[in-house]
Amino acid sequence: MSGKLRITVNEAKYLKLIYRQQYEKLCKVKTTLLARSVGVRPATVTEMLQRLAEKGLVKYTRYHGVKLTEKGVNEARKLLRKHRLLEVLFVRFLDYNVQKACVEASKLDYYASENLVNTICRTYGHPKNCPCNKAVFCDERCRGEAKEERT
Amino acid sequence: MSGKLRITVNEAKYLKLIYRQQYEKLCKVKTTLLARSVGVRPATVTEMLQRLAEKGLVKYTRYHGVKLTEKGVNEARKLLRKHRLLEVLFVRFLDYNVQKACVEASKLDYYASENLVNTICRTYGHPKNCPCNKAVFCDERCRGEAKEERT
DNA sequence: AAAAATTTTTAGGATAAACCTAAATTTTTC
DNA sequence: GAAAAATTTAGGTTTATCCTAAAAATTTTT
Repeated sequence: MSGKLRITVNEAKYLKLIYRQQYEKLCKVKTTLLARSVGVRPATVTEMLQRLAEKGLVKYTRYHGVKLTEKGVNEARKLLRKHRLLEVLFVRFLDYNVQKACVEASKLDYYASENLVNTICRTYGHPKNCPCNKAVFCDERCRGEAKEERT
Repeated sequence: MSGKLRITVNEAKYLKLIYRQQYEKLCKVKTTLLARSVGVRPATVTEMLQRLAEKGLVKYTRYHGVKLTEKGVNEARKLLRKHRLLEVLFVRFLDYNVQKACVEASKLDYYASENLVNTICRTYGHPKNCPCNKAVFCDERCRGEAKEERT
C-alpha cells in the first residue's frame, strides 16, 4: 500500500527544523523564517514545502505556512531521536560540550542507522533526554540492557 | 594557491575503493572491476575516473586504469582514517562485530569531522589498527591523552 | 599476425535535487 | 482600502548521477 518513503538529507533538515518550531518553540512555521534558518531564498523554501506536502509529510496551505502531518511528525522524531542519541554519545563518551555535540550530530544523524542509535540508547540505559534536555523519543524496537544486541 | 578541494560523497567512495585495490590488494584498478564493486555501468565509472583526474586525485590513462596521485592518496587515507576509527568506536564501545562496524562506518565516514575521529583516536590511545587489522593512518594534529580536547 | 572476443571509452541523453531572479499574488499593517 | 510585506509562480541554471548504443582499443585465441 505505501511505497517506501524516500527523504533526502535536505528534506530531513527541514523536517527537523519544522518540528522544533512547531512543537518545541510553539510558533507558526512561516516561509521567511525557514528561509532565514536554512540560508536560502523564500522561493526555494516554498518549493521544498510543496515537495514535503506531496510526500504527505506536511500540510501546506498557501500563504499560511505548514504543519507536520502524523507521518511528518514520525519522521521528524525518528531523525531527532538519532540526533539526540548521537549527542548523548559525544557528550558522555567523548566529553564534547553541548554545542559541539549538536553540530557534529547534525552532520551525522540522517546517515546513522536505527540500529546504531538503538545500541547507543541501550548502552546509556535508555536516556529520557539529550544533553540539552530535550526529549529522546522512544522507539518500541529499542529494549533491553546493553548486551543483547546481535544480528 | 590551491582552490579548496571539494569531493562528493560518491567520489569519496571511489577513492576509498581505489586505495584499497591499489595499496592493500595490490592489484591494477580497472574500470570493470570498479563498476562491479560500485554497481554501475562501466561508462559511468569512466566518467568518474575522468572527473577524479580533473581534480588531480588520480592519474588516468585511457584503457589502462587509474592510479592515485599523492593528493589522491592523502584524501583516501583521510577518509580511511575516519572509517577505521569509527569502526574502532563501534566495536570497542558498542560491541559491534567487525562486519557490522564496517557497514555502519561506511555510511558515516565521509560526514564525520576530523575533530570527531581525532577525539576517538585519543580516547583509545591512538590505535595502530582497526578491528580488521588494517592501518589507522596518522594525523599529525592528533596528539595527546584522552582529556585535553576543548573548543 | 589476423580474427574474434572483451574491455573501455565516447557521444548523446535523461533525471532529480538544489538553488536563483523577477513578476504576480495574497496577506498584513497602518 | 492603500501601502508594505510576505509568499508564490514561472521560468531558468547548475551539478551530480546514471544510462544506452556505437566506436575504439586491448587482449585472447587460433
